[in-house]
Amino acid sequence: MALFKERGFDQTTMRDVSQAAGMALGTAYYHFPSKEAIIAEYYQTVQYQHHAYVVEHLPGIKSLQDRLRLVFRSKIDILQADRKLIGVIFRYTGDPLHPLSLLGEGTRNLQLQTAETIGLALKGERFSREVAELLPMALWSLHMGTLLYLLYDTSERQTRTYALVDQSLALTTQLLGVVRQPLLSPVVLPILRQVSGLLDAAQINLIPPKPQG
Amino acid sequence: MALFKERGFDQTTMRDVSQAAGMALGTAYYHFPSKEAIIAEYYQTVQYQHHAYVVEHLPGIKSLQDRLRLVFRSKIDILQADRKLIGVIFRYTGDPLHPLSLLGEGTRNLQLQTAETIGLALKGERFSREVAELLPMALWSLHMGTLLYLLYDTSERQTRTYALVDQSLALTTQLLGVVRQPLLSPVVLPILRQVSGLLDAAQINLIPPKPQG
DNA sequence: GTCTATATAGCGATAGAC
DNA sequence: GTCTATCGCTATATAGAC
Repeated sequence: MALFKERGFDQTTMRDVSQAAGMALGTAYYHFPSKEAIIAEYYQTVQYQHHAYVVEHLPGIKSLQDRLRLVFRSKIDILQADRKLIGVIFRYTGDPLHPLSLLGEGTRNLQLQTAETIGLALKGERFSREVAELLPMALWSLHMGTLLYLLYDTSERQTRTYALVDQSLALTTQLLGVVRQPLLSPVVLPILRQVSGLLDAAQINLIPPKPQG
Repeated sequence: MALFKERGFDQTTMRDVSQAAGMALGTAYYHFPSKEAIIAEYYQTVQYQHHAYVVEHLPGIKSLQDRLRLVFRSKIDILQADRKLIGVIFRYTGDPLHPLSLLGEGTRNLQLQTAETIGLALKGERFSREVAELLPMALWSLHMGTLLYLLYDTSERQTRTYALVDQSLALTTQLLGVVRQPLLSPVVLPILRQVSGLLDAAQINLIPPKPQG
């Protein structure tokens, strides 16, 4: 991982890795069946790190916007140092069957874990059924978007990404405020219904579809 | 290209390509400096094809929603047969500096051309300044999203993707209808301002930033 | 300019002996 | 678990025919 973070994924060969680890090439492949398998472990490590941070620091924060900000900003904090590696986690998105595709079945568990971590910021909030159904997926998508932006962000210390996060969450809470206004429901409800219909038609859902038993 | 569409990009070697083209390996590399260069041409071909189709079939369609539908559906029509190749065009998105990254500088011209083709559906429509500024990028993003969905769509003849397109555009026109209601402007305007502020802060803009001269 | 033929380097991954 | 040897691949380079 140190080599990957330093030189980048493509510029580091398995021969480099095996040499740095003081073993032969074949031995390295014994421990990690492929170069990508090393990245797969990295996925999980980041998720665990993020979850632990959120669980520790979230309690006590009053406003929804601040809680969301903590969750989103801390994820950026973790990944910022490894910016060169974020690209790798996006590269398999073009191959649905690849086990490391961020949108594929192979990372389904990771998706759910990430959504759960983000969902911790919503604890105690009350939303209408429609919003409660849409929100986890919307926030997960926003989170993925910020990571993609981080990857392309060349500003110093990635200040633009943090600005994007803050502004996005301001917009999010603003929209949630509008949605909660009962006076507007004749306008808002049809829109929410349309969104639900859209997700239904496309069979998009982050919530696990088939609970066992 | 026929080989790529048939077996997939990774499963086809330059030796296969050169053999199928009846030439030596070196000759193939003479024409295309890399395997990816073949894909780069494919990018452009698809865009030209789409643009030509839209220009020919758009006139005469009255409603905005139907015009958008024509633009979005025809793009899916073109790419549907080459579904295995759509993955390739997304694979470089994880590498901002790669000339084939769909979000990178290297494909800037293609982005603008695509946005322009989509924008043909808006001709004659009147929007407020705020909406007019946001719409091209929003539609371009939606278009990219539908392509990503197409890539993951395993439904027969990709009917789910077409359903997604229709529902997304229904939602889009519904939202545009709401935005045009002058009565709602106290609610809508702050949201639009927030969105504009967001894009400003993140320095996201599809419109070319520095016009020459 | 266009093409063939061949050689080489470095890569990810695998097979099989120890 | 560890190693060496090897495979097939992309990519590059070169020398020369037409």
